[in-house]
Amino acid sequence: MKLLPIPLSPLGAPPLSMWSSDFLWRYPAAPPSPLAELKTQLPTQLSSDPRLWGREEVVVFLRWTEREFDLPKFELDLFQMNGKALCLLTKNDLAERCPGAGDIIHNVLQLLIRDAQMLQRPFRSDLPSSPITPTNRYPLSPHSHPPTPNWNSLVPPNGENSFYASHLQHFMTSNSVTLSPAPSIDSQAGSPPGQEPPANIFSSNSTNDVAQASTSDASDARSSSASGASATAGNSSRSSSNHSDSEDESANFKHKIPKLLPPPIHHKSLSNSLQKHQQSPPVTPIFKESSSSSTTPSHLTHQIGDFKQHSIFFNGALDAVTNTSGSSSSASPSTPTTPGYLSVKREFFPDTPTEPNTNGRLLWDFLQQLLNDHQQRYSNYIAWKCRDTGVFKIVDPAGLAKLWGIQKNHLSMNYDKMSRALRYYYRVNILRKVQGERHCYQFLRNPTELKSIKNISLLRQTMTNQQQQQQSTATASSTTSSSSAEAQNSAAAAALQASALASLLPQSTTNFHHLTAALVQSSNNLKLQFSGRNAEDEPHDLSTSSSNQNESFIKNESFIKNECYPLIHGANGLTTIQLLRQSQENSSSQSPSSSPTSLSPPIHHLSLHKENQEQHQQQQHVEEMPTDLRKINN
DNA sequence: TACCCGGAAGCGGC
DNA sequence: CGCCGCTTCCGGGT
Repeated sequence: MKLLPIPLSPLGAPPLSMWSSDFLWRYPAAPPSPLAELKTQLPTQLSSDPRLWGREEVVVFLRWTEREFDLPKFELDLFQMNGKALCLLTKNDLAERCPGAGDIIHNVLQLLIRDAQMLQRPFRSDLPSSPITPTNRYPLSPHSHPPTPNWNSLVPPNGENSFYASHLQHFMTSNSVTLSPAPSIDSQAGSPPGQEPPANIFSSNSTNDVAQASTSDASDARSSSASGASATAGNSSRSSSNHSDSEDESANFKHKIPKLLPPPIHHKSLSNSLQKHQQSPPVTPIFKESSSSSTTPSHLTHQIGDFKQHSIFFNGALDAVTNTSGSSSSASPSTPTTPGYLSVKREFFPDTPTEPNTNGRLLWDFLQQLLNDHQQRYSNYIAWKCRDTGVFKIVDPAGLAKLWGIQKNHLSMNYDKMSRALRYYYRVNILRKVQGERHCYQFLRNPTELKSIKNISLLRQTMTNQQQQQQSTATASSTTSSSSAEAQNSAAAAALQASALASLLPQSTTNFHHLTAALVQSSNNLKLQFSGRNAEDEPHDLSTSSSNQNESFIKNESFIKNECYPLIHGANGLTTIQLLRQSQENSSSQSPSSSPTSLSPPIHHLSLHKENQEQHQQQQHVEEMPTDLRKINN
């Protein structure tokens, strides 16, 4: 079992508000089960398994949550149902019935459900097969929760209890760092960027479905079919506290961590995960800050705090992470007061419109989220050195790696491993290393571009096709020396890169730095290649773009005009502009529905792997874009 | 010693 | 089954 490497010693006496989330992040492995405390606070007449509640218990529960979480008064008329039905309500449903409190109710319920489930089956079976598929758990509408994050990544590496993981996923959803934008703007074709729907903006469909289900006995039966079997059995043995208390740290860790982490959302996985787990994935118990003030159970208190802070508004998802770093103990004074993610706009480049949300599931996105936290709560881990140029520094490599590890549920994550992942970004021009400066990297694409990475991929494809055509004609009239082939490849890559970036201009026109930086970089590499020098010795290292010299260098429009374009032009016979035009035409033709000014719908994924493999291919074909990109990057 | 690099193999999710 | 995005491990360089 893995132990949480994060130090457990407290930082002294942080403000209560801070305890709630930050502490947990830093000391996620806090001992006892939060559930235990949650349960102890439940009205005694309530069974710990909400699915067993009758109507009266439901009312008792709702009143209790009103008090405990200072929630607005519920309209109890809207909750004329038993516990099972209540459990079937989606977050959205609950939000509709009790605005402002739906999330909390939902999460508390999920916590209880999950716990009940856990108790009903052999706990911590290390066999992947043991878990009951969450799929059948609650027959909720398959369409509900569009924005539900995909927490698959939380599934323990060893395949442990997927059901558990699915529940965690849900929890994370609540506490997510969710930038609130609907999960997949990608998939929401046409949805305007910048739209940041509240956490509970689900389709009415789902709501209705669920509502219906929730009030129907049939659904009850169905819902119980999955969980019920084991549920009833486990019912009696519900000394949950024992259970969780006795768990090893690893288990505890898993219990808590997830809540604190930004919930990754993946458009694609959305529907799937929704269908699979979405049925109100249980969560973990939390409590009210006031409920416990002692330090010991503080983890509980904190969780509650988190819960209250995050669940409703889903703002500060990353609050949990706040101020702490495994290794850095200087808790920042910042407190997880208000969220902000709902209204937060990414600002690698301040003017960048909101983009599709990958929600921390991808490393670069995770980093962006930390970097762009409005309250700069993660500055102890990572911080911009020059936001305009995308240069950032990992202040606390170990701590950041831990956070990332938590996010991905790879608890043994360290900087070495994480940095390997970062290095994979080099070849696709997402990142580059700032030479000479430790722990400093530079984003080569802004969030918008990154979010549209698929478009880039698409562009690459179209470019590839073009190149193939061009080359086929070119080969007829020229003898391809290895150098010229290389030059062509490089040029193609450069042009591709430029086109990819430029294709995003409608969204990031103001990001001159980036476009130019990319162009400069490409051209530099080209120049180096032409001159037979190692690309790594590039003279104009943009990595130091934070310096005035380089900044002005990058800004030098004439340089771009005179150096970059001609290079690209000369190499493959097409100007960047032409390439851009072509690629845009191609992409628009491929996606007729897309408007001329908007990017074509994403189709492909950026491939890191393949590029790597393709590098070794003998055939020096322009098709080998990856190789080119790689050259350019390095 | 820590950082940095990139190859190679593998894994889980899709 | 293949792809993607890492994760893990490693040998080597600075």
